[in-house]
Amino acid sequence: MHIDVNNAFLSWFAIWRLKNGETLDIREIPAVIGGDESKRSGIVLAKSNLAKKFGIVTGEPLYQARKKCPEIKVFQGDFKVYREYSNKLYNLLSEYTHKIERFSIDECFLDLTEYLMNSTLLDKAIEIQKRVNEELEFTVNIGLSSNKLLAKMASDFEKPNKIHTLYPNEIEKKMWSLPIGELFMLGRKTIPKLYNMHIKIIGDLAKFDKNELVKKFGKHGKIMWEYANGIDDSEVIYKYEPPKSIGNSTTLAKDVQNLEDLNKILLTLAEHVTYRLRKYNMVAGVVNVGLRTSSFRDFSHQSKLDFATSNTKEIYLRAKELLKELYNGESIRLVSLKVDKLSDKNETQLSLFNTTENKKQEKLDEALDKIKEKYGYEKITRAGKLGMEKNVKLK
DNA sequence: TCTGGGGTCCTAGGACCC
DNA sequence: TCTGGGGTCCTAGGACCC
Repeated sequence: MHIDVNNAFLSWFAIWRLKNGETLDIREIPAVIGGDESKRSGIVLAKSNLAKKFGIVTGEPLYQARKKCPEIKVFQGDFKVYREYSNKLYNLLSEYTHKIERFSIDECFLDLTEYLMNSTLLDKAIEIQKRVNEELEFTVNIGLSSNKLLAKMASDFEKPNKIHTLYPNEIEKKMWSLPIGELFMLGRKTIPKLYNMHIKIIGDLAKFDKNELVKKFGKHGKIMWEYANGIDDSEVIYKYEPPKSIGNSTTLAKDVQNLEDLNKILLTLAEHVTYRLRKYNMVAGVVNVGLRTSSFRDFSHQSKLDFATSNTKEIYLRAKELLKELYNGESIRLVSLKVDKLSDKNETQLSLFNTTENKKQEKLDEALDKIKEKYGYEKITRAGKLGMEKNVKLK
């Protein structure tokens, strides 16, 4: 079973508003949840069904959405609210099975094979949908099948508040007639290439020679052919999986064109990334710095650390080196910092030279983390980045 | 006031080893 | 007789997802 919240960010924000005294239900008007245009993050994150009728799509700039519908109302939403409703859904679903995979903030897979016969899967779906409607006050689409891919494709059929099945014997009738862009894992780069090969609907792809696809697209070719044929043997991942990488990036309110300012932004990012890393009790083996120019070209450099660490200063210093070799004086729109090759701190060989300096740095991180937890993340920071905060926004 | 932010996975090429 | 064949590790870039 795949469960997908309809217009998740917008629905959840609508309910939260109503609960907090607002009278207008933004699900009933042309409305979108969007970023902040003054911070140059003005894109559509979610849309109401009425906004959808104007042709507004997720990911497009707000100014473009306004062209399609001048009376559109834009709300900024609140990530904490999304997290809260996402958890409510998860808790409700947990009453049915512990085999739940949180695929994203608004999507879950449930493995119910051990809990019921196929004949009653639909009954379970009907019950879950009804309970979500009544107890949580939003709607979901539910897809049912014998594997994750087909269940996910099914939940994407007609919306909102619908239950669909897509069993193997229904693939030809329900899936093969859809345009290839509807198939999971076919994105904007691959679709035009397939079109050039006269592959336009999923059925075309399913009947195409598999070996030729592998020759042209490698591993991705194999996957797209299997998906088009409804083949997927992946498991529902319900056990805790630690993150493989942690990163933060920020689009700057204004382009920046000097290294000193970029360094300060990097320090802000380093504090945040390593703070999150330490909360997982993990250490990182690789540091990666990325830049996006004002002309939307992306560059990145990464390098391996001699010893895995979660120390803010160590990671910042390495990031600074990477930035220095990366930066060529262009005007920069976005800065990102990512740590990779993560491992559990208790199971990792840390620096052999556990110097006084290292110990001092670790104590400093611990102390700052405690203050942040007790009084709020913003209450303490490093002097090195003063004067730049207004250009950098982090949650 | 034009185009977010957080991720995972794959590929290609180069360095280096025997 | 100019330069094999196998492998690992590292980095840069890109595709895709929500």
